[in-house]
Amino acid sequence: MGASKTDDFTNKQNAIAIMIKALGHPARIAIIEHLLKVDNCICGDIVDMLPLAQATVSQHLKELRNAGLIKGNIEGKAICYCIDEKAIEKLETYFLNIKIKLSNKKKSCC
Amino acid sequence: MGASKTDDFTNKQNAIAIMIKALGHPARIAIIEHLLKVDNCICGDIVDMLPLAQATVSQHLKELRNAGLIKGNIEGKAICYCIDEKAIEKLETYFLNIKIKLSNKKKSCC
DNA sequence: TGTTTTTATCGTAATATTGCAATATTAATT
DNA sequence: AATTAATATTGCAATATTACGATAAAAACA
Repeated sequence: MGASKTDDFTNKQNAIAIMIKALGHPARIAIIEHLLKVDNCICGDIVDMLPLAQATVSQHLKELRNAGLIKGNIEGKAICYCIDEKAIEKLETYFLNIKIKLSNKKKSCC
Repeated sequence: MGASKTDDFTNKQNAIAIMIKALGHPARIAIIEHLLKVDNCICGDIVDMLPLAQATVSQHLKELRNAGLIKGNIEGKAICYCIDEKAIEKLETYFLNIKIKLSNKKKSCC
């Protein structure tokens, strides 16, 4: 095959995997970290910060947006992209819950 | 091209992206969630829980192990896989820091 | 030793991702 | 209306991922 068998997993599992997958690339990590540094952010700004062509950056931005990690507003002839706080919260909560469950476990076999 | 331009990003960015990417698949999310439920875990157990062939599950386990998310001990003729708490903590901390930085921001343009 | 059980690896096909140049689109500006 | 600036989309080549059957490897057991 080649494609993930998403139909056989729960909606929750697929949803969190999509969000996490969108962040699983150094360029997209760099984009998020850059968005975190600046207050107002436009794409041209990001293109200058990354060692990638404008088309490639635009694609990465699209993936982040599709996964709900960032949101963009049209501001004149530029676009203002921001991190979606709710998405980050979901991710943080997800890992926090794992952490809590792990610390509550009696036995640890490894 | 096709390959990520990892050389042009920081080591930290590449490192966190590798960990996150390893979790960006519903099967691997399901594996982590299953490991969370049970105390002692062997691979055969996981194979029975997932709608995937044994070879595929083994590959996913290998990726999780390579990314440092799980660790495995040989236990008799089975292998005991467990979640690596430190890895989860790193991820949780990473997203918590983003969350904190976001809440400290004055302006939010979107 | 031979058999069974459990897990890993190999080989291969299908699909997805990555990256970029070229081009298109959109909106402000002249 | 024409021009400029900022993003997006398209098309393509290179590489990576996903999945599985077949096979190998390692260890318990008969």
